[in-house]
Amino acid sequence: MSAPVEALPATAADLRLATFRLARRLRCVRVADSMSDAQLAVLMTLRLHGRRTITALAERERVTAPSMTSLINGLEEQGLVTRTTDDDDRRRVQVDVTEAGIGIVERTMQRRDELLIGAMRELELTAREVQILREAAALMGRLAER
Amino acid sequence: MSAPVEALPATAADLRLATFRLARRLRCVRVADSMSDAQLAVLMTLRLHGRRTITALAERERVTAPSMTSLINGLEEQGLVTRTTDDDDRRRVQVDVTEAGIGIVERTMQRRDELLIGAMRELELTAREVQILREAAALMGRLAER
DNA sequence: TATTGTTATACTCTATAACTATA
DNA sequence: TATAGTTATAGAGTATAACAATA
Repeated sequence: MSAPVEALPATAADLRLATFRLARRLRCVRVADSMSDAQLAVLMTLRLHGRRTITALAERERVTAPSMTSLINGLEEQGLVTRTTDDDDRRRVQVDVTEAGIGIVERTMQRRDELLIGAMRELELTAREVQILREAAALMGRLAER
Repeated sequence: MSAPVEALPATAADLRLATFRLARRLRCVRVADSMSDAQLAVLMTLRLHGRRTITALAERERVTAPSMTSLINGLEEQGLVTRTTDDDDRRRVQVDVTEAGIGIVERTMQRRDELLIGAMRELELTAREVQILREAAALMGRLAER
């Protein structure tokens, strides 16, 4: 039982608007004002996937290698990542997230989740509405992969 | 019938991740590479709400007045907005979006919606799943207001 | 030669401070 | 005096081009 074609455009428009609004609201929530989105994204990637080279990080974040060098410089100065020359291939630089870096990521995610949980409580969402959000999140993840 | 407390944290985490992923995917879709997110947001606001002063735009986009002046300079050079001195209060500058500016906004939204519609079709979402996204969008909009 | 990363340079977006014009 | 907007200046993030070190 596929969806009726006429429902798709309206759903797309609603979902586009809501996604940007909520992302914007969540992005405001930071641990430190000095942490940019770009820096936070790198820390999150390193925390999730472990050490990565500059080139690998640049490809994942879809920026150029010089841009990633600059980003890593800033994070390194703040003690949030470390650089290590790869012994097997001395052209390569392995980047690791430090404990401090992991702390930033985890506190940021925690605060953002607290905002969402607080909002869900204030709106007194029903069990069904929470379930809708849960299922929608899974669907949105699949949509984003296309 | 309020939601069980234990479902909220997991839902918050899923929704946070999915929202950022989908927003990021959609943000990639632009009409012109030269259009930044900041410029597009201003054009969208003007298209939706009509003429606005520099100060009003700065407050809405949560940037400083000098930043908005700079943004408007760039948009004006591209012929996407016009400046008009307010006759009632000659300190004020009214900014209007041009037809070209409206075209950029509409083509961008159209392309982003096409991406979502295409993805929903490829995934062969059921009528129920489309309905879930529709309802979730409304809920996300309310969450973002908190 | 090809790859990895950095440096040099430039443009945009952001900010704060200081300024001009107007109310 | 207060407000609206601009200019001056600086810092971060982005890019391309050119370079050094290594494979």
